[in-house]
Amino acid sequence: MDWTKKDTILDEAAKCFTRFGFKKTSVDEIARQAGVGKGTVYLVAESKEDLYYQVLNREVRAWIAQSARVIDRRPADVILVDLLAVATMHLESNPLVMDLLVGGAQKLLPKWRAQLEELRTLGRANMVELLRLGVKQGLFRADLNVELVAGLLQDFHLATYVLRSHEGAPAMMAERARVGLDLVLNGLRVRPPVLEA
Amino acid sequence: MDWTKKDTILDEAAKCFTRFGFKKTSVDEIARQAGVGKGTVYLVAESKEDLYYQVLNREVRAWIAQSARVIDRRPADVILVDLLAVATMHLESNPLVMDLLVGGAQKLLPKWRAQLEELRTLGRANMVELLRLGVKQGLFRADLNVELVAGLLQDFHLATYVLRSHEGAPAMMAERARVGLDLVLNGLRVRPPVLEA
Amino acid sequence: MDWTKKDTILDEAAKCFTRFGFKKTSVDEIARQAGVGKGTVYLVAESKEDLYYQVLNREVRAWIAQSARVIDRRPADVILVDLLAVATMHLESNPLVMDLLVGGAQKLLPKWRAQLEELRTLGRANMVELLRLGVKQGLFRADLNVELVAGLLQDFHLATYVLRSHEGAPAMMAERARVGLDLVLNGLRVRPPVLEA
Amino acid sequence: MDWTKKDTILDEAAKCFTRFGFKKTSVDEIARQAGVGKGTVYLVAESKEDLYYQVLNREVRAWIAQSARVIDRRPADVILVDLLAVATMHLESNPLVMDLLVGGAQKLLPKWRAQLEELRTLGRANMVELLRLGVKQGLFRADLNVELVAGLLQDFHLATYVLRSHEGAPAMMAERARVGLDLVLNGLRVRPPVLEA
DNA sequence: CATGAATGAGAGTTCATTCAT
DNA sequence: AATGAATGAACTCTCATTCAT
Repeated sequence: MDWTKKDTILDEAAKCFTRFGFKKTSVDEIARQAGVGKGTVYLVAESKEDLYYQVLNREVRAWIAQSARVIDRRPADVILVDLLAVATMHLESNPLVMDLLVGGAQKLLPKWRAQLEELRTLGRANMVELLRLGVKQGLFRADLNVELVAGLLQDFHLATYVLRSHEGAPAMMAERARVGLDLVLNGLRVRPPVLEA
Repeated sequence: MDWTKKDTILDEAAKCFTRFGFKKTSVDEIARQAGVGKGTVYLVAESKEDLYYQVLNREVRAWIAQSARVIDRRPADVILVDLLAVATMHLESNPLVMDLLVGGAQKLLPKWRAQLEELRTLGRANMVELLRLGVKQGLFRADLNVELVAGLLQDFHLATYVLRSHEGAPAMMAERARVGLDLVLNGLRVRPPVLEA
Repeated sequence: MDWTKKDTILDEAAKCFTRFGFKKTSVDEIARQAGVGKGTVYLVAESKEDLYYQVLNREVRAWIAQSARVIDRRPADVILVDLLAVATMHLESNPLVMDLLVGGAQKLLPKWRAQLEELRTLGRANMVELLRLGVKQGLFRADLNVELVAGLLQDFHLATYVLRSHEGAPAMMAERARVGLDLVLNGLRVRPPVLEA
Repeated sequence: MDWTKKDTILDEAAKCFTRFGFKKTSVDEIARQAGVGKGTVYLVAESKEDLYYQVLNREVRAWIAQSARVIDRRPADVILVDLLAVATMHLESNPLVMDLLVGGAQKLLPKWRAQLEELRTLGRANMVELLRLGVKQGLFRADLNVELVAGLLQDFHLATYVLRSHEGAPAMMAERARVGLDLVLNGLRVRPPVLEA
């Protein structure tokens, strides 16, 4: 199987799944868009579900690769703002990853629970690394349960930025984003010795 | 149409939709589970989509009815804790309502956008009422945009309590809940006059 | 069973069958139009097919009753023109009878062949009577096989006036009618002693 | 799609439609008779209606092809007799074409009006050509509106030969045919200069 | 008599998957 | 390796008919 051909198929599959959803996307359509025979699709994936998983896998990895590029030697709280911004942009154009994080994919492919869980963990990897960095820099509380907090942040992020992105005026959404981010950052920082003395 | 029979059908439909999802549930299966003929299901609902909507409608109304019972004359911030707890319990056993709030139902029934939006609004009604109460009691900031904040709280709530409720140990989930609630309450309260002296 | 009610049901059945055809008319619709319960329809007729037959029966009898009124003591060839005119008008507003004569009903109700044949014979009765009258009056050839010619006339009539009544401009249809009638009448008349003098 | 297989499917569809009518023929039955899977039928036609149209198309074209063979350099009135005879034979074994010409197909497939009209025009093509030939040969009146008269002849023909072909003894039918043809031919011919001397 | 809720066989259509080429 | 014709199970929805009330 040619590398290019496999990529083309997965690309077109991703487009179709994104546009029409899993059920309403037919293997026929994917094959037609990719310019290959229907049988060829089955050389790439053993089933339509497998195909969906492979697409998801690719998209998650692309997502974390892109996100990883904003992690550098700057202060972790500064990076965090960037990371969330990049993640948001990516999610907005990748509803499939969104679906994975929000649980939609789970309902669709109940038999792939373990693999999907793995992908979700992968999606948190950058956040985990960043939190560790922040702790090492003395910016974040040393007692953070980084795995747990990474998940919380991801979910807050989903809730604040993306979950309702289709409703309401842009201005209202911006307000949501501002408030949400504020809450999140305040919860993370090392508490300055509160006055007192 | 007998009340009992209609209820039975909707009950069984709810079970099937919950277990297998919308697409993988067949009308045949629902009829069999309800112990009626296939045609009888179509006396209750005009289409499978209508059936799904009716199930959702019932569940959302049951949810808000149950939630409404915790709203009394206590302080709003105290009630809020109860409200979120009750809502959480209900959502955990009603993935369909969960799906509605998280957007999954929208993808499934694009033609029912208006009705689904109405249901979501309904689902926020208690929260809106509670926020107004809190403002009146002088506990919450008077400048709150109650509609918007109710939505934000609902989404935070989903994110913190429910979105990942299937993963992790109970202890971890409890920790998530504690942290999330803390964040949320701190954002709502009237700020005590800082520093003063 | 009340006479009026039965009539109402058959009337409404006739309207429905005319508008939508046999297959696309549902017993439900007929019952609704007649303002009775569905079960009541089954007190009038044993099946939907039976219902169709009864409707046809009534319409054919109404048709011949109306046609019979033009037969009087005038010359048979004069009456014939009237008879065809009346028949045409009736057929144009009674597609069901039309269907019976043209054979559509046969395909629909293969098991009712004998009864339908009887109805068709009934539909020719006036023509037969008129031809006999014409012969007696010395206007039509004495050697006419009246049964056969009545059938031929009826079919010519269908062909000329009605079969294609939905196509073409009115002017063209009128021309068809004129030519057709001319042919028919010339074929019937006693041949005047040709030339001779 | 194999030629043979497509032909087989259309052949069997034609048989089924002929035997049971459009509505009472199921796609399942056609597939079974043709010895293919149900899905294969949908590779040949996009819908059951499309299938019916294709069957009709084939039959009409076969009909005109066969009829066209009798048109040669003989006098047009002689050919006409042959043409009608051939057409009759074909129609008697092809009730579907019969249905098309008599209007039954129209009721069945209201959405295919244009295509059916085209087929009917096709079915008249030979007659039109023959009338033109007759005019050119000086046998038929020069002022004939060939299109209109072709339609009239076709309808007369249907009425005389075919419409009632299922009733009555063969002898009676033959008599019908003889009389009808006589009428028709007499209407077409150039009138001999009457009396002249 | 009259009703209409209930039925379930049967319809047309789709599409993931297979396999001979 | 690559194809796409062929498949048939599974789907939603209709409606003539029945029968308990």
